[in-house]
Amino acid sequence: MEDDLRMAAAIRRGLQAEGLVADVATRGEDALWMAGATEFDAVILDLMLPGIDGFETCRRLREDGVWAPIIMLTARDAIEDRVRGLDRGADDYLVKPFSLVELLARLRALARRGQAERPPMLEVGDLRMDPATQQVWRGEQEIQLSRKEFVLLETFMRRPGEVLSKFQLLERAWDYDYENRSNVVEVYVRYLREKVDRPFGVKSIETVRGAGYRLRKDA
Amino acid sequence: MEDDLRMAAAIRRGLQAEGLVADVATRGEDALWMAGATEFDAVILDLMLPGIDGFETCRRLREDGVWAPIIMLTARDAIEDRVRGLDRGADDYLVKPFSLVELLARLRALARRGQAERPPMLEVGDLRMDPATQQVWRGEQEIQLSRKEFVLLETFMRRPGEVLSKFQLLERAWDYDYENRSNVVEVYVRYLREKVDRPFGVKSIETVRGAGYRLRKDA
DNA sequence: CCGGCTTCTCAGGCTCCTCTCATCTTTATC
DNA sequence: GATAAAGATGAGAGGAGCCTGAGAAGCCGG
Repeated sequence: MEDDLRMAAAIRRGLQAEGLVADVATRGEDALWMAGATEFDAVILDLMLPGIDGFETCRRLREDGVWAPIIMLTARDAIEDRVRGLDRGADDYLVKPFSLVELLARLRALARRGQAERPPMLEVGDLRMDPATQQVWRGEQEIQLSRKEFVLLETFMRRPGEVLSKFQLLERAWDYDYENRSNVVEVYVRYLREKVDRPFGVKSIETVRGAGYRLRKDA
Repeated sequence: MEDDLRMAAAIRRGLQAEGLVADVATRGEDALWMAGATEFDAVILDLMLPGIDGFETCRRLREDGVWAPIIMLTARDAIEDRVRGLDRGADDYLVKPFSLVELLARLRALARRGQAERPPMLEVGDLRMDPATQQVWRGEQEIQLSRKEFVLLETFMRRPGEVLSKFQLLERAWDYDYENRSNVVEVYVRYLREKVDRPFGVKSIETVRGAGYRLRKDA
């Protein structure tokens, strides 16, 4: 049970990483209700659902006119389960444990939908950032940033032109209750300038004395 | 043997009654030859074939570009057989004795899923991969990879340029509930680099410290 | 049943990141 | 121009994150 929830979460994350969206139902009845309410592209069905069991859920889904592909997840050696499942209208099955690649491959085959949408690029003036690939460019030139530097720059680029206080920056990029007397932000702003501005002879990260910092809109 | 022939005949009659046509091969070699000569919608493969054995036959069929669904028949209720079979490209398997209804149900399910298309080649820069035959090349040079190495590289090649966290890689290429505290990913990334990069003097698999790894788009 | 290959673990080493601290520079205010 | 506050900078300690080599365990084919 614990385990199943972990698995559901893992699958969900996996799908999200693929640019797909997933809803999770922990009980057969919920699954039926959800399927009735929304149109899904595919259904992944764990046979061990409490309440109405997986087979019955599958049968009823079909009965309710859900024609999306259904993939069933079965425990290790319950072989007969598969026949029952296939006969009740499932399209495929996976034996646990399985890897996400496997599941995704089967989903692709079944749902054959367009490839994943990627999180959009951030652009501020000359600066471009791809949050998905953790890459940053100024013009054509790629810039290598450390993790913290990247997160800090992302914070700026999501609020171009706005003044961000050191406290705001701390909250967002460090998510930590830092003591006020630390000067990490100042230090990291400096690192950023060193990599993002100086080599290009620009000054896109401005200091607003007494208030914080600001990334120029025309960075 | 006697028995197997009787079974083959029975299956054939059963399929005919369903309006389907079947050819029977009694030896692995014959099966390969027939599959090469004609295009089948599905293959039912008895593991106990004389001559080349069932597993090998299955592997060769896939290698020869036969993409029809393959159902294996096995006398043994051994899990390892199933795994071996699926590893070699079978789509499903049945334990003898089984009922014709059962066999037909699975055939229907497989046919419905209509997976008879060959998975496309993956290409990233200089790297090419055929997910179906488990082959990988860099330029003209073929590269030998173990199963895990292959799955890992496939994961990278399906998301070129993107940073994949170790966690993502674990979830995708290993079992969904693999322990997190292991450093398998690091080790396998190293193995991959050893085979895919080093001999060619390139660095296509990049470490993104604190985030994961990335396969360069221009690998 | 043996030998090779694959998978995975573990411990130690190394690199680079993160953050602190002390000091220097700039800016505002008198 | 003197003084204080705010910010910038350099240097470096410590540690997290990653790499590597060795080897145990399991599987497979001969």
